Amino acid sequence: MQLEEGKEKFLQAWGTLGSSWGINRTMAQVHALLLISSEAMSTEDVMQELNISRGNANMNLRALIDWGLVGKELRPGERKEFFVAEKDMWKVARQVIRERRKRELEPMLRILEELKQVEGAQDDKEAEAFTKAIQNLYDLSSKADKTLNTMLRADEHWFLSSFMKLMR
Amino acid sequence: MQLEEGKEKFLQAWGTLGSSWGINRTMAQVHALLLISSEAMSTEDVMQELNISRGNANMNLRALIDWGLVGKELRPGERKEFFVAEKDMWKVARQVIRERRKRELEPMLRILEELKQVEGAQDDKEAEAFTKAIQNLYDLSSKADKTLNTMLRADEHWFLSSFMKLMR
DNA sequence: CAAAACTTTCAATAAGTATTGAAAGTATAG
DNA sequence: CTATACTTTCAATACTTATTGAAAGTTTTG
Repeated sequence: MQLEEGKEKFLQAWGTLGSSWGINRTMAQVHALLLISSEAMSTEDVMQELNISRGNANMNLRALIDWGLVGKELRPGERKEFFVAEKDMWKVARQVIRERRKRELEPMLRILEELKQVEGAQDDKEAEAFTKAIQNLYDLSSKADKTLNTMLRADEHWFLSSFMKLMR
Repeated sequence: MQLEEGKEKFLQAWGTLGSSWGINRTMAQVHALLLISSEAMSTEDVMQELNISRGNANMNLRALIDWGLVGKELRPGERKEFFVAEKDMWKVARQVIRERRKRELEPMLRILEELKQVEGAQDDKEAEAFTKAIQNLYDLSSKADKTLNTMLRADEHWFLSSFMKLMR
């Protein structure tokens, strides 16, 4: 397979995968583009490669920076900004986990804590089922939260070796 | 907080969380509804509780069955079908992992294997960056795949205790 | 077999999201 | 200060995805 065809396929696949994880297609494609690029790219470069508008390119680059997956690179003498993606996929995965934990898991835990307080009559089956489900979910979420937290705090080596142990 | 308010909040929260994981809001809400319900529910029950159409209810219940998160319950003498959700959240999590691995991780690995074959001139920086990124991603994905596979094959006890170890 | 009780399908449409592009904003250079 | 070289914003619009509801399909019952 030739390089151009390969790039095209990768952009496509990464975009599709992104969609099924709640990440918009274009954002995932911009990410893919930067991941496989040997050089930092300008907004114009991204616009050209993906055939998207300036506004779209700008907004998705911004979002990627927000997620901590892409960084700005300033070149002396050049006015425009260039963008580079973190290339180490372990770091990428860790960063995505870190962000999703903060954005989704933690808020969910706060809500579940509230919901554990629901009052119900003593023998109300409905109330009992609700409380039980919430408690079960809370227990799982908080275990997951603690585990992720430990993983993320530990240094890369620790993370890797634990992961290796887990897989035998 | 009263039961009704709690239910409402939970349906809302679970729906929102679903959306950010690429699961449609209604499907997540139907799941939430069954999770907290003490009894199996009919299509009509679901329609009423969530104010959705018959077609919508049917299609999302079907999708949940497809994901292995909900089962049918047939009652002797009754013609209509009733639906129950798996209530054990560990099992739910394992099932979601199992399905996503099959639906997303495995196809992605097949694509990455193809893309590792991309040909490029010896000193082509572009080609080199591409190959390196793909290889890196492949390595991570296949480690993840093996780990998940091991986790899922092992029995529940093993899974739980490994998980516990991981979190200290 | 016909009627009743359900479930499924699907074309039309509504609702939700992403994209565009031009205008406004900002920073640097001269 | 003004012109230039960018970046950001946002209302309009295009595109995608979800939902409806009535019709068609299926299964059970009498």
